[in-house]
Amino acid sequence: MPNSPTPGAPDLLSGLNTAQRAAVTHHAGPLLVLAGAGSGKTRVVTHRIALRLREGLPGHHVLALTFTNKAAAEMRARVDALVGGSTTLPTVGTFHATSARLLRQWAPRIGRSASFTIYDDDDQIATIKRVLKAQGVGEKSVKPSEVREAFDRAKNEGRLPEAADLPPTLLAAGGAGVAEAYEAELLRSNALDFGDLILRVAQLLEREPELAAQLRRRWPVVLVDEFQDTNPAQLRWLRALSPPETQPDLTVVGDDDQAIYGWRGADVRNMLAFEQTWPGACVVRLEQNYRSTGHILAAANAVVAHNAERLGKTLFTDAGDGHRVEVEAFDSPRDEARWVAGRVRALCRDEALGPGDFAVLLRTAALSLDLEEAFRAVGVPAVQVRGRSFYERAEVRDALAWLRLAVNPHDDVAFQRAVGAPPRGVGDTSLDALSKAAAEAQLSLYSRALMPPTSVKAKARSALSTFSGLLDAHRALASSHTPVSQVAQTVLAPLLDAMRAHALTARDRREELSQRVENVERLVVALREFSREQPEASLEAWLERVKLVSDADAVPEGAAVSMLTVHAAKGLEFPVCFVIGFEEGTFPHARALRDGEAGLDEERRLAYVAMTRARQRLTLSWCRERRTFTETHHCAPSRFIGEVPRDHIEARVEPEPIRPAGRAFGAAGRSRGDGQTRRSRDADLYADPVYDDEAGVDGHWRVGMWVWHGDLGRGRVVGVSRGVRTTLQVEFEGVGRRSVIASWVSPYDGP
DNA sequence: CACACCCTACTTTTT
DNA sequence: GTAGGGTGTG
Repeated sequence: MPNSPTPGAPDLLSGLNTAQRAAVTHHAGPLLVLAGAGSGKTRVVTHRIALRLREGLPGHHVLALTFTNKAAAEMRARVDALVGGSTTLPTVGTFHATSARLLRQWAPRIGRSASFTIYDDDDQIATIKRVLKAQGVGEKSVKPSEVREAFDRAKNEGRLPEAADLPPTLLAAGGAGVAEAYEAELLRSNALDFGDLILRVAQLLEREPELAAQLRRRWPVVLVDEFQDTNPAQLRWLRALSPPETQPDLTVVGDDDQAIYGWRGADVRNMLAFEQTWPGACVVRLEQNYRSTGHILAAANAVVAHNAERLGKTLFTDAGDGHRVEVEAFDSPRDEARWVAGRVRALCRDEALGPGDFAVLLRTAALSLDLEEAFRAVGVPAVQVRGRSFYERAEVRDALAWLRLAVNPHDDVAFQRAVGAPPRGVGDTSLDALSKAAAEAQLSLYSRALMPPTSVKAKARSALSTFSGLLDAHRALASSHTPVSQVAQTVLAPLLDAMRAHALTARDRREELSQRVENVERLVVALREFSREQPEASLEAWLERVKLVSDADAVPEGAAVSMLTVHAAKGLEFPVCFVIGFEEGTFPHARALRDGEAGLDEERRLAYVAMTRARQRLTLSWCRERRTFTETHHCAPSRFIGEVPRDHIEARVEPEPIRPAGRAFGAAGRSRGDGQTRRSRDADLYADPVYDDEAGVDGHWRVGMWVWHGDLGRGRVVGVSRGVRTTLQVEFEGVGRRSVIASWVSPYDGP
């Protein structure tokens, strides 16, 4: 982040430009800050909060809403750095996390208990599948994911899913009652889906004025980051909290050119119409960019200028022209990946840059496949900032299901999952019968399993009774004062024992099965870590965090190249960025183009976001051919490349034809007309100087100690290097040697 | 009812 | 290439 404030700086206004200052000091009524990319938006928000607190406003009267956990964490840290200790801290959180917290207090009003479960996409799909089955709608005639999207869309738009525009295929198959049945299912399961979290708060605040009034007294000052990404339900939420007629102290910050979540129900019109919705609002534009050099900024501006519906602003910089934008073409993704990896290595050597200064931006996560291999081949550390992969593994979900049931036994999705993990003689047949009986009696699977219907066979009934007994014991344990990690250990013991036994008996898949056991063990360790950090927190709190926080929320800092999707890169910046896969069909993505002009505009904003991540160097690359799963497509360069004026582009040079495999590096050949292939220079000269294997000591890190990493598992430190950030080289079990940021691992008692 | 094996359909972005 | 569904066997 640019412009880091000096901790404890007495003057919150010094170093701000005129517009920033106006935004920080604005006092009366609603404020819209149009903040271009890299214009110091976070600085404005944090200074604005800090100024209020210094004026005597207690921190707990401030609510700051963000879109991602990453942004929330950063804002919290920066406000704390400005005012730390002098007052109570503001409430900073995502819309979803804040809503969840409120709804736990208000749970009875919506037919839930405080320990309700949050259903994510997969849980929604599982529920929908069961509902479809119960309604006799074949899964072949309707895709459950389409139904899910329809429900989501309805909730994002502030409608109940009963009013969802269901897919025509579903209606044709006679599934009109699906929405109602889905809602009933969630109610019985004591669960809420993501969309519910927002919509229910909005509805409660609208319907119960005293609740809204109470909340307004608690949070008279409200700030919203990334306002362009809010959906209609979130707007209702805000209107109820900060009614326009009261001229509330509401600050929203955003950039219509960076609206990239339309597909998830976000509506830029919230931003375009802010002045109509909150009459009398003041508008401040931040147009000076402190991030990128001139050519990069001009190129990005030129691309986004092709969009029609914009509030319109043009960013400028006084940082000088800098490097031109480089455009490279390749014959294949492999060549592209190798070239990028080689280029990173060369720049590390020539320009005093470290791997952490680089990012490779991807339109879709799958584009990273060739890159990983290429970076490995040249020995440059690179990590993909991925989504929720760890928590999506089957065995991890099984374990989570058991933990969820210990908190909320009525969670049907978890019940269905846990009853079959490990297998206990309750298969599809019994589960279908139980499910049907439960639906008829308006009971959760758990409740119905206590008195199983005769349609369930005797063997399965006894298995169900054993299972229910376990759940009862777990719940009793979870609601006692037993430490959460101990609860988890007990709850997961039967699953782990069964998995271990299975792993021992399996001949061919032993490796794989013990890996799964380890994953579940990792989950327990992660929970232990969590309860060490927050001794007061409940199992429920941890489960909520698992739902609402993704791996992508980890700030990709430090000593590795970041590979990340453009969506995940939003809000971040890197000295050097490569945007790969700039082809028609990939970026803009073919699926988005099907949505017509609006789809294309959003892709263009995505390109704008990607390009404006770069501070000093930006490379756009495309491939003449790209393989999807089976076939190879011939590709044309992205139209967005053509939208960059030539003056800002480094002369394009056609790469050499592909050389036969085996020549390892540099198949992409020369990039400049200097006649020197990358291979000959890079391979020989680059000696990895970034890490030393010296037995260094930094804080409590030392060579030989065991550490734990959330993703990579258990490993032994083999090197410590100090720099701006401490980096450890760790030999991870089953993973190999990796460089990691010290703050990402924790000490771990030996095996 | 569980498991192994085969086949297919699939990849946009994620709170 | 692979995950998840469908089918057949023990």
